[in-house]
Amino acid sequence: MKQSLFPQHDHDHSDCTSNLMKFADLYCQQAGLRLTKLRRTVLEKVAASHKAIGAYQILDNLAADGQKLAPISVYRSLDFLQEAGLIHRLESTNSYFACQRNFDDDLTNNNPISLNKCSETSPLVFLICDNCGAIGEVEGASIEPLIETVANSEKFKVKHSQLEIKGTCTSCQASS
Amino acid sequence: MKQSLFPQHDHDHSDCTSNLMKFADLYCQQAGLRLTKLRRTVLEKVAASHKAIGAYQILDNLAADGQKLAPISVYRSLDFLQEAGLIHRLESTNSYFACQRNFDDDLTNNNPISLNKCSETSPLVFLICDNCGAIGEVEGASIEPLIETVANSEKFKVKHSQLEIKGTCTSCQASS
DNA sequence: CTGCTATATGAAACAATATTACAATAGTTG
DNA sequence: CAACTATTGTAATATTGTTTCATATAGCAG
Repeated sequence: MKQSLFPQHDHDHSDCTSNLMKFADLYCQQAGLRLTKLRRTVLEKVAASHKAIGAYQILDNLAADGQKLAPISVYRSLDFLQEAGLIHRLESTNSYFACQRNFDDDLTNNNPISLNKCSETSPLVFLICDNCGAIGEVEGASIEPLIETVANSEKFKVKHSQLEIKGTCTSCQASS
Repeated sequence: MKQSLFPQHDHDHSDCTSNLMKFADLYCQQAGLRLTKLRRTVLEKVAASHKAIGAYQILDNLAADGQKLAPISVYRSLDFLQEAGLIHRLESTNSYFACQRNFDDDLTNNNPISLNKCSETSPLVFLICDNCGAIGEVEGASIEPLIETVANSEKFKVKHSQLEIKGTCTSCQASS
């Protein structure tokens, strides 16, 4: 059963985070990646909402928890998490959000963890609500052929692509 | 006759700039926009190559010409030019490049200037060479239906979208 | 277990990018 | 010209990200 991409503003977010963290643990274990304490904490902060969060917000957030870090520590964790495909970076706002697409099926169906679904090999497509800040990540496969067509016509060799779509999400349209 | 999106590295760029500046002058006049001396100078700097240029590069560049400005002056001009659709901003690299699409047909065919072709109403699509830095801007209309489909399925109301495709351009593939 | 090595984190300074707030000037309109 | 709006100047400051070098810790070979 398919979840809505943009959950209600008042939904119970604890399921989202716990599923995500569960997946992250399993995934890193299987992939031989080290989800250290720091990296895990940073991921928790990023996954704390469906909005994108800035590096310095994470920093402040951790400081409030008593964990005072240098910016570089956060950036290093973010780099790791992004590399692992667990989070994405919104280029237009210099901020980060958790990838939800990895585990939506897997965990509920008790499927084996499929590694790196959101890998760099297929286009990243994000719907960004400029009202509430929520991000919805969309399957990029559908635009891939189109990108290939465009690229081929210019003999351009594609390595990576990211599509950021800004507008208003369902929840915000409803509550306006 | 269609120009290549990625001209040879050693092409004569003076045609590119002079066409672009000619268009900018006509366009702003017709649209009632004031292409002031400063804005025009900034546009010349941006249009000086097919690569994207950073705000502080422009600043340094102008300083070298004897014109010492504060960052804000450059940013204000960039904002104006972007608003006018004469330049675009690469989100992934915090840099700016000139829109070539406006005048490729118009000037050569002696057509009347068509205002604001690259307006925010249709998706922006850029091919970005990570070797030489050249940018090729592509007609975004072809991906528009796809974006609409995705958005509609989530009841998301689209305002603006930008697709940044990274890879290697023709010229760089040839010379490697 | 011991030491070796690779990986990860800490700490401080700094670089790059962008904005705020307010004053001065230029251009436009009545 | 007077009043008004748009543009630019000036200075300070905010935000985002990196370099460099030192220290610690995990994983592994002997």
